[in-house]
Amino acid sequence: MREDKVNAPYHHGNLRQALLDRAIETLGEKGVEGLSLRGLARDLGVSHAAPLRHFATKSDLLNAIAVEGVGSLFAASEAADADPPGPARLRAMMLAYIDWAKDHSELHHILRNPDVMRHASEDLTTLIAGFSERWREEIKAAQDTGWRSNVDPNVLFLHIVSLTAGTAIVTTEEVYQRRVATPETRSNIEASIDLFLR
Amino acid sequence: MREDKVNAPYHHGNLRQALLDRAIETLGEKGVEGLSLRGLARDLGVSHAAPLRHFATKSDLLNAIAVEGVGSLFAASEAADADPPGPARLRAMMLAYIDWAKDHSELHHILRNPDVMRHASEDLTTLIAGFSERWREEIKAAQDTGWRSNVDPNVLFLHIVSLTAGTAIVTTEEVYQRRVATPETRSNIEASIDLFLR
DNA sequence: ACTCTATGTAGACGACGACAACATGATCGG
DNA sequence: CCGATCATGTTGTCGTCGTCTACATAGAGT
Repeated sequence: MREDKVNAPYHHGNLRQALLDRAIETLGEKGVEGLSLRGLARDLGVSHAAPLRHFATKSDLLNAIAVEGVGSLFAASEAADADPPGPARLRAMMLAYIDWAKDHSELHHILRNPDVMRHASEDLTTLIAGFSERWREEIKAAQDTGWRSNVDPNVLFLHIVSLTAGTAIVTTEEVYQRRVATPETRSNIEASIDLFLR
Repeated sequence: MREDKVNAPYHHGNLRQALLDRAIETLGEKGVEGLSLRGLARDLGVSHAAPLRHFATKSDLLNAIAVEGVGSLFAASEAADADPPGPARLRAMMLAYIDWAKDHSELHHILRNPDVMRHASEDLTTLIAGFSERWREEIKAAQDTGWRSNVDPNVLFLHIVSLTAGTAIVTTEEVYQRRVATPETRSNIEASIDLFLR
């Protein structure tokens, strides 16, 4: 029951996913304020109210995109498991986050949008909490190897999350980027991270 | 020609500033998507089109708010001049930024809103560039005192800006805050900063 | 075959951003 | 002191949007 392609399984098509995909494209082109449920319906050739069957409100749509975003970020972070627990894995996780933010800037934007997070669903906040927990555990594991074991775990957590999120934003956001980043950004990013990881 | 108060100089009142003030209040309550020119007009008892005389578009209004925000941030940063150039002043600048973000979260949100920055005016980007330049200079001055003088200035700049902006965001944003911050946040922030400044 | 439910459509309503035509009152040159 | 000019505010309008309601249609399960 899934021999052909993956699409066209229903009434008109797999509208829900089509909406999500097209929405993410549109976000990249015109931003949140340029995204409209009616516009999406138009793009996909369905009636103006069709999207409401899948996302009752625009907030719901953005929320679903954010959920997809966290999932994607989670997946990207798993590559760090190749490194052994400790500073090396933390380094890999930080770089994975920063690279992901650059490669999925639309999703990254949505996840940082106050108006989206203001209406975050229970699912979304739970996912984010899980991601956060993952970092806490890895930091603890690193400290257990002796790395910076004398530092308050809460302080270490704050520092690492701030540095990682901050680097992702600064190197991704156009306004910062124009004035902050230098051509050889990626090697500078590694150097900056290593300034802390030693 | 300016003896009395500063306000009520015209037709109905000092509408432009009233719009800005009320808009910032509304942003704190309902966010960007909850802000409307017509709503502001209603709140201030003027006709629905009156705001257009001062801000031709909603983007213009947000841009003006962002300009005011950078100005406020600039002012708050000047307190750091009390410390001598070097790591101490950098520390003061970083903490001033983070404290400002907490005390003016609406302005901080606007300055980090991709949809606002997408339409940033020449004035705004120039202001931000000036602020950025200020940091570069202070970092250079600190290095001239011998502090981390062997580190590439670009890397140092990236690191400090990322850490500062990241800390401000992580400790300000509700979603992060709920999962990242601990009760004694402010002292943890100082400890986190000092982890780098030594 | 019949029903139930998931999905899509058609139409309506109020709010909004934006524009144009018009009104009013302050300012300034004479 | 007066009339022109321009900044400011108002009324009316248009197209778009989010959202709701009533209705249509197609699969799934009995």
